[in-house]
Amino acid sequence: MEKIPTIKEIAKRLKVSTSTVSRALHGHPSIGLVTTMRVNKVANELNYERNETAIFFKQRKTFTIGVILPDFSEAFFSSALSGIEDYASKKNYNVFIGQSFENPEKEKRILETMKNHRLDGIIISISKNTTDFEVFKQLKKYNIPIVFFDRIPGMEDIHYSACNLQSGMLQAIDCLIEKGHRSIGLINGPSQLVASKERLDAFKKGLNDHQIAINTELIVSSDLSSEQNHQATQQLLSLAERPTAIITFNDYVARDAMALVKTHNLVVNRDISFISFANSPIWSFMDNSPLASIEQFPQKQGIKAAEILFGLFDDHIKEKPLTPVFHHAVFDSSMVSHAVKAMA
Amino acid sequence: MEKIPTIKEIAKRLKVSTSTVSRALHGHPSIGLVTTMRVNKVANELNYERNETAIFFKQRKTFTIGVILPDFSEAFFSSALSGIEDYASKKNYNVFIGQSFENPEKEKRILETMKNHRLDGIIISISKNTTDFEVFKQLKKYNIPIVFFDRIPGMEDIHYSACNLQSGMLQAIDCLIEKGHRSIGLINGPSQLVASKERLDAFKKGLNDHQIAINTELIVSSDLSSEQNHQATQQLLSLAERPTAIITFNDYVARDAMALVKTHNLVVNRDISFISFANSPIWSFMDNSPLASIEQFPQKQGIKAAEILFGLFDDHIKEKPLTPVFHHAVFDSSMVSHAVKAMA
DNA sequence: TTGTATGCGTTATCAC
DNA sequence: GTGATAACGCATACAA
Repeated sequence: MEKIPTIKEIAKRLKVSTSTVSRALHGHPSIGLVTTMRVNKVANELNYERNETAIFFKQRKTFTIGVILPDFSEAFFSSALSGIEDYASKKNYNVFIGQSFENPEKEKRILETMKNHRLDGIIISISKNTTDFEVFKQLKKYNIPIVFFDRIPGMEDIHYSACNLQSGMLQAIDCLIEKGHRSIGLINGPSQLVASKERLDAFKKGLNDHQIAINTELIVSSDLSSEQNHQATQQLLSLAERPTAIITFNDYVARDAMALVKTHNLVVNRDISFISFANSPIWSFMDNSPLASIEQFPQKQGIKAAEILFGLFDDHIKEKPLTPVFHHAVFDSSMVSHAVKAMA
Repeated sequence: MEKIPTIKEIAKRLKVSTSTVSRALHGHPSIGLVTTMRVNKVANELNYERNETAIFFKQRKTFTIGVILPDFSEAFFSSALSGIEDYASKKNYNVFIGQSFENPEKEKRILETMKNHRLDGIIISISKNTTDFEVFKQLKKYNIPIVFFDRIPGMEDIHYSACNLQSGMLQAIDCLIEKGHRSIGLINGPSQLVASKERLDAFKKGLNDHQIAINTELIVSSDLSSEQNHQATQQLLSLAERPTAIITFNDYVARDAMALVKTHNLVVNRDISFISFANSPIWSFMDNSPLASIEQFPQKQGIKAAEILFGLFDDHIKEKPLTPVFHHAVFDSSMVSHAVKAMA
């Protein structure tokens, strides 16, 4: 194992001081052209590479952000991560990652590690079960800015980038109404989830906007397991006034619901139309997809979170405002029709 | 902004030396119980958190690995990343990430950054276009072990975890033959890709094993664009001896091919059966999926790469063997039938 | 234009 | 048991 070259080594060989080397390497104007060139030459010969760990330590700046998401293997989060990494890398920042797997304990451990690493900032989509927000406040002490992404804690004074589910839901209902549907079902997620409440509220508003009375029988929910997805669907199918369209909590619910519908010898999107909130990027290629998906644009959301975070870094360079500003970005979800297929 | 507490601060408050504090914080046996407790108490009060950047710098160990993949938004890579992160986090290691987007220049820049950060190890799936392997050798100088994942460079003396495409291809052909197919087409990727050659070789071997003569007309290729996917499919459909089954380079090719087949009023998996190499996790839920997918188990592969890498860390602690050992893990790809659907 | 000296926070090696 | 001090690699304020 060869010894890793340092500026000391370069200085020794050139019989100059380490400060000269350091400055030359940075192209500092005060260093003579000849010296600068000689330094660079030796640096090249030795294959010198700056030791970032030393620099971080000294500069109290890591040029690294942390990204904590529940699960990278979910398409929603992985495309967000991809967007964030790309943005950060363009700003010459590095990205540290962690998966909470919806476990608040693990989430907390990751946050603490990131704090100890003195990361410059953090983007996080909190776990479904996170109720203790103390950790987030701790980060402020360490002056580590945090931007929440998609899943926002119930806290004041935070930065976030999120998605407004209402717009997509309203579009979906508009679309269904226009196609003549008057009896629209909703298969929602567990009621304790904020995400469920948002969908429900938007659903009701959508119907109200069209002066359609809300029939509570048409609103069912599931814990998102396949069993309950099937059960919930069955509930709707068993109604005297069977819905002619169903909006589902997400694609997995749609998949199960559509499968069950078929066992009743009904044709999806003819006898019963489906619209789901999007998780999977692949529907648009399929024949037996829902009529449409409500997209939440994870990549855009992620990039926006990164923008906000890097904006804070810039703020920091400028003078601090007396009253801190909190940045919020809310994207409108949007219904994307799958009617037009790749080949059609 | 409050000042971040250090061991110095603790030492000052307690009027002891920093070494005592450091030792106490680590539960060093030589420090008296009382002192240890007093130190811990003050540390808690001050909300002291160790500064990892200082420790990394001093210890010349970062407890961080780097993962470089072409694109996290691809399901294949994101599930690999998820597996790797999970494994690393269980070993109390951190994960640094980078996306090459198939760009060798960017890949090189990322590798250099990681080297400068003195990461403890790197897992990489090289870009399709990487031809210069010099960078990888450089890392050896810095004693940073590298494990290649799925996409392996043509180099000697490397560690890698990969997938053997042959096994899945043979299974697929076995399966088709058993179902009575004798005329099997292959829509392959661009010939310069190693991945294409592997598929082709396995394809030929599969047919040979069944004493089926290879009809070169049944082997077509595409640059993986939708246009060429359609063209390639059209070529097969136009043959006098039209294939009754087609194996495709990947799911996207399958999607396009299946779409085109339908425009000829042929029924997928009845008139022409499809089997594809898997990218998308969602086929298994769909009706109009290929008959089967050939799975490459990205998560398993990723975890194996991590296992190899962490094994090297352990090796390093033990004495070094005189002749270095290179670790290879090759998973067998496997055909997974989609015949049985979620509800069926 | 260059050199000297100092310090970032921590741990390790000596001392006592 | 505890303390003083050096060292890690680098950048910079200050001197010259």
